[in-house]
Amino acid sequence: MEQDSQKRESTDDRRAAIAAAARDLIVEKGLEGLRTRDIAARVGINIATLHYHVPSKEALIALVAQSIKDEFRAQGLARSRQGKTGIELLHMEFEDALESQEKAPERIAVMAELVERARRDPAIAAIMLPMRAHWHGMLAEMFEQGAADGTLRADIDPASAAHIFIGMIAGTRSIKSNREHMLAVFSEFERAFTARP
Amino acid sequence: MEQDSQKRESTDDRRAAIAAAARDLIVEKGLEGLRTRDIAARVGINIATLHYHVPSKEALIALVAQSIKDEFRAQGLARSRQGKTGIELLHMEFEDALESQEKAPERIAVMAELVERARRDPAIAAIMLPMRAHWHGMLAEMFEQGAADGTLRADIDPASAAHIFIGMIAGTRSIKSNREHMLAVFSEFERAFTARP
DNA sequence: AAGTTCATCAATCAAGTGATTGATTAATTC
DNA sequence: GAATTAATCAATCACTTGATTGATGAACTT
Repeated sequence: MEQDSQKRESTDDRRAAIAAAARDLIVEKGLEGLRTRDIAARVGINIATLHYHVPSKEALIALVAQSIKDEFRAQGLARSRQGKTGIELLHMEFEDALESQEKAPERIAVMAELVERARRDPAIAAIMLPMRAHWHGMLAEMFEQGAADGTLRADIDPASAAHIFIGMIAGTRSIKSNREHMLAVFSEFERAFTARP
Repeated sequence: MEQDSQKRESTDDRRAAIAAAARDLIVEKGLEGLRTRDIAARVGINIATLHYHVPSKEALIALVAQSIKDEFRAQGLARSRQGKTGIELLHMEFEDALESQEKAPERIAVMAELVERARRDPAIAAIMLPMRAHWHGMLAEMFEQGAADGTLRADIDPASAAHIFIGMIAGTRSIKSNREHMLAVFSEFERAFTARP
């Protein structure tokens, strides 16, 4: 049962609220414009209370990174990849990307900022790089599967195709990214990588 | 003739030196870690002198953006696109990308940061977005040309293919980006978009 | 009920951080 | 060569920002 009117929140709830507020603010101001005071204000707590739940700004950013990673993991596990052909798996990836863009559009934006930051911050790198590597690996397997089952081009280099796919997804975030535009780009990608007679 | 030992530099030279130092520091520390004092120290001048040549940090970042834009423009004009087939133009783009990666690897990194920043800073957006739009337009023309002359797939959607190309280039910057890796990705892109019998 | 822990905040600190001021010296102009 | 302009710096301001301190009341434990 929910206790909406309780005055004290549990640390877990507070940390979740802090992470959510931080993510919104990263989208608005970027990582370089992220301020602990702003986060506390958005959650509705004092700065000292924020530091009580999250000891440092570094830990705060790591918390955000972890929350992103957890959500991607959850999305990856939500659908079974078992017994699917390469082209079916590719379509599932398209659906995942569209869903992310519509239900949590800030997630991709925040991830992009964190990946950028990972190049200088080992703590963030430790969270984000394995995540990206895992995604890349899953995609490469998908392309390999498709080449083997005849639904994708036989001469595919799985690792390179995965690289191009990730670039495409990262690119959809920038500038314009409505549904129609994404669908057109996905169609082109499909024409480029599926087997043709 | 060069005057290496002169004590006073012209504003043009100083601004160029400031832009170069700022770019190096952006690569090292990111835009969020960029400090005017650090730039001044790297150039070897006082902070006040830096502000004499570049009035504000905002103007400084705009200067960096402009320097990037100018270099891209110069690279674009360096080779004639006239009378080339689609596939030849594509190969020229690959060469440009490789050259950028080898001769000015920080340029792409800085551009990525500025594109990110452009989403919140109208002054940067005014410089970066037209640049990106121009590149996208040139690429789309290239794919259209290739579809027409039969060297690229006939069913290409030029705008979407250009989007995928840009994503691929932006992606090569992240994580590992040695020459062999880039060549493998380019080969895959070529297989995906060239006409096949 | 007393003691302990949890969660919170007002006030403050110390280290930055972009920018300015006022003065100084080299170069240019007339 | 005197006046003016360009380029430079030491010192400092006003403000920001992550973090800490010490205190307070609520919730739990015994």
